[in-house]
Amino acid sequence: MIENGFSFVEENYIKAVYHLNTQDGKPVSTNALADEMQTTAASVSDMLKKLSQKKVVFYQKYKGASISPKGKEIALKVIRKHRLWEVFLVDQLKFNWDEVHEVAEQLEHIKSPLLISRLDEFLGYPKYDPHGDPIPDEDGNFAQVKKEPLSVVEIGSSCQVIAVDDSSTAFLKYLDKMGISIGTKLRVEDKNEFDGSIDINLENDKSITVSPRAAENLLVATD
Amino acid sequence: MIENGFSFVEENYIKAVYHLNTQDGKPVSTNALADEMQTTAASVSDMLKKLSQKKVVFYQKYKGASISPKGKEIALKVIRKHRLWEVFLVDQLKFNWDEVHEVAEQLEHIKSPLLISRLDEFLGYPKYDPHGDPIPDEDGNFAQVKKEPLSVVEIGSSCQVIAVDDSSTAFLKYLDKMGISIGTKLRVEDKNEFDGSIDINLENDKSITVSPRAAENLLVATD
DNA sequence: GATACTATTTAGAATAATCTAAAAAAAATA
DNA sequence: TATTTTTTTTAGATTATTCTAAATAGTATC
Ligand SMILES: [Mn+2]
Ligand SMILES: [Mn+2]
Ligand SMILES: [Mn+2]
Ligand SMILES: [Mn+2]
Repeated sequence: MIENGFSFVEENYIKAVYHLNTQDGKPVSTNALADEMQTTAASVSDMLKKLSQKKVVFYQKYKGASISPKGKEIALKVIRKHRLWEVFLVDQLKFNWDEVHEVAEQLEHIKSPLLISRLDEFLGYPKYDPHGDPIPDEDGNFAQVKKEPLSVVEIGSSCQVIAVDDSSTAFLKYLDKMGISIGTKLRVEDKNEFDGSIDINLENDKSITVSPRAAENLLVATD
Repeated sequence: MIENGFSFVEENYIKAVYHLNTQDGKPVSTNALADEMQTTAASVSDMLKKLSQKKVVFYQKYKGASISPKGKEIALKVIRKHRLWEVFLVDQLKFNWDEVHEVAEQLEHIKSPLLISRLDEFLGYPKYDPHGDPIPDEDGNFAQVKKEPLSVVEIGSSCQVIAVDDSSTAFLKYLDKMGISIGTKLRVEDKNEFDGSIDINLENDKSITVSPRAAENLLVATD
């Protein structure tokens, strides 16, 4: 696969550097990347050298890597494809939102600009994927909604779930069981000093308690 | 990609051995395979050795290769995916039938049984792809319609186009221009001794002449 | 600042796939 | 059958990716 110049593996690395680097702005460490990519630090070193030569990342030995403009462009194209496919799987093929990630991880590497523009059109130009993440347009622009973890919302405040920070099957199934999904409105009733768990009140007026771990991965917009 | 045990490259070879071997029943020569795969005979030799070890082809040095039952199963799964995706691209995403092959060549390697069964359902369990080729079901069974090239149809006989033997953009665009597509009914009016071209009469009663090359690649069912 | 610990990089090797050139086998021809 | 031509296989390299183990750089601790 030399069509667009980047292999599946390279695309996955570029995406990972983009994600980690964009989170805090700091250069991504070799170990962080190795962890994200489920590989060894040695492999990451090799790959960063290559990606640096191809000018998609900035990289200095022992100082970590950050995404370059060219790399950002590639990353956003892959992310756009990933999220559009997720929408397709959930909206059209009736996948559950916890079943789409692995398949999208494969589909995101299909090379065909026509396919993606047609898919986008077919889906009605969606702005968000099933996990609440924004879908970049052809130019890489996407909605920047300010969202915060439920864990930092003050007691008494109302908010709406707009995304999840963890798309693992385990977490999404947990949310399904709790009756929480994208769009769910809720109010923070209390925070338990003991273990950090949070009591929330849902739209149906049912009160439930979510773990601190869950509260960190539930992203909400406060009213 | 070790999930199902076979790489993209291996899947492509298996498909090629299946196709060439199933056409005439004879073992496929190294050169024929090299030609089909657009690679060298040396590479084919290497790969046949490997595929033979993996028991997906039968192979003896200097005697060519044929598909094994296990190989046939894999080939038909890949072909099923290829053709289902082609239907999706044409029926849902409004691709022209000459634009789908390359993309399907990529999509056929996506590993997800759920994706394919859902896609099949979504498309309404199609039996044929946009080029008239039958789509195998989950068990590898598919409709076996007897079809013959237009070139062998007798003068005066009526028939219906049911498939094309060549899915190249060049040929399909030629057919578009001629107003011929899958399902077109026609009658053979005359064969020109001079160059082998054939005069046919279409449904709209328009008469056209097709080249011998075209007549060989147009597969029809006689009434 | 010397020592200890951690993070990162290099060295060297493995697997997958491919290629060129040379050797060997099979087929065709004389 | 002997010779020539074609096909196929092997030998030896090359690129991409990954890994283990060893070396080195950077950070933390006393
Ligand atoms: Mn991926
Ligand atoms: Mn997502
Ligand atoms: Mn393919
Ligand atoms: Mn087809």
